[in-house]
Amino acid sequence: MRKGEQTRSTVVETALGLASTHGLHGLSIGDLATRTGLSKSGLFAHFGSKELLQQAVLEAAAERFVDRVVRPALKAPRGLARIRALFANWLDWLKGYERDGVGGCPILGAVFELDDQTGPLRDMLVRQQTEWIGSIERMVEGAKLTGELRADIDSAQVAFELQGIALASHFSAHLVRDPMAEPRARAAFEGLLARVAG
Amino acid sequence: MRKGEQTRSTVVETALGLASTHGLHGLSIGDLATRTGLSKSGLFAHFGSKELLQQAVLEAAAERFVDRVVRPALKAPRGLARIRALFANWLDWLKGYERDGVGGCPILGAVFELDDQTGPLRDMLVRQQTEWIGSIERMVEGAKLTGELRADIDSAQVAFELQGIALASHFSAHLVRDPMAEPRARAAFEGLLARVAG
DNA sequence: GAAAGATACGAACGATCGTCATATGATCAG
DNA sequence: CTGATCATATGACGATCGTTCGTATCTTTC
Repeated sequence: MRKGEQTRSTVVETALGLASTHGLHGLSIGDLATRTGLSKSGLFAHFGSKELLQQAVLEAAAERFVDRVVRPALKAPRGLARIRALFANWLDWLKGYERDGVGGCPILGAVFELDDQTGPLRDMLVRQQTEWIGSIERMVEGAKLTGELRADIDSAQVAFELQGIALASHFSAHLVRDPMAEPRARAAFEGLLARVAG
Repeated sequence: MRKGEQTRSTVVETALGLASTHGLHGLSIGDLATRTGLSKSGLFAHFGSKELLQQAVLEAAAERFVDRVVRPALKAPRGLARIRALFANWLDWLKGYERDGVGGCPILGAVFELDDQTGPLRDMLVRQQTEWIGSIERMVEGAKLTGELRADIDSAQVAFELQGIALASHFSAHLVRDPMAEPRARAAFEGLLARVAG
C-alpha cells in the first residue's frame, strides 16, 4: 500500500505544476505519464478517470494552500495580527508559484476555468472557496472582538475586498508582470485596514 | 467579399459564447462547425489556424468591451461622473454575460488562462489589458484635474484597486453565486472613492 | 450571362485524446 | 516461502483533434 501512494502523490505533484500554467483541463494523461516515467495506463490505474485525477489535483492544491497560508496564520494571536499574517502568507503563496518559474496559483486558475461549468469538479471548488471565504470572515470577526476593528463593519464585505486585492495582485503580477504588483497589493491592504480600524 | 465577412463574424460570435464558458482553449473547430452549420474545413478556411481563430475571438471580445463599457463612459463629463459611468458599465458588462445563461466575461477567462503561457495570444491580451488599465488611469487623472479627487493620489493604485473590485465581483457572482456580489462591489467602489475624494 | 474569384464541402491524414482488457512483475501478510 | 494483493506495462479501441488538398458551388463583377 505504500509504493502506490508514493507514485500517486508524485503524479499529483507533477500535475499541480502543469495545471498552474495550463489549467486543469490542460492536463493530459499521456503527457503526465511521460513526465513521471510511467506508462499511460499505469498512471491511469491510480485514478480511474481523468476527472478523478483532476479532483485529486484540486484537493492537493487546497491542502497545500491551507498548509502554507491558513494554518501558519492561526499561530498568530487572534485579531489584527492574525489577519496581517494571513495576508502576508497569501501574497507569499502567490509569489512562490511565480518564483519557481511555474505558473500562477492553480486554484485561481481553476476558479476562472470552472466558473460557469457544471459537475463535481466545480462543486468541489465551490466548497473549498466557500470555506476559504469563511476562514477570512472568522478572522475578521476575531479582530472585531479584540476591538482592533470596528464592531459595525461587515466581515463578509471585508473578505470580499481582500479577495479582490489578491486577485488584482495576481492579475498584475502574472499577466501584466508589473513589479509594482506586490507593493500595490500591500498599499490596498493597508488602506482597507485603515478604513475598518476601530 | 461580403458573404465571407458575414459568416466569419457569425463564427466569431458563436465562439465568443463558447469561450465564455469553456475558455479559449476549450474552443474546438469541429464543434464550432457543427454549431454554425458549416463544415469543419469550410470554417477553418476563414481563419487559417486555430490560433488565428482564437486571436479573432479575443479581438472581438475586446472590441465589444470597448463598445459597451469604455465608449459610453466617455460621453459622461470628465471627472468623477465618468469614473462612475465606467464602473457601472463594467458591472453591467459582467452581469450581461451572466444573464444570457452564458458564461463569465471571456476576457477575464482568457486572463487567467493565458497568464503564464507564451505566444501571440498572450501578447495580444497583455496589450489589450495594458491599454485598458491606461484608460482607467486617464479617467482618474481627469478627476484629479476637476478637483474631485485629491491631487496626490496614485492613479495607478486606484486602477489596481478598481480592477480588484471587478475581479472579486466576478468571482463572487460566478463561482460562489452570491447574490450580494454586486452590492458588495458597489460598496467597495464607494469606499474607494471616499478614500481618494478631494 | 459569362468569366473570375470567393466560399464551402468531402474525404482523408497523422496525432493525440481518455479508456479498457489483459498480463506480468513487485510487494506484502501469513 | 507461498499465496494474495497491489503496481505497472502492453497494446489496442473508438473518438476527436487541427490541418491539408482537390473539387464543387455559390457570389460578385463586368
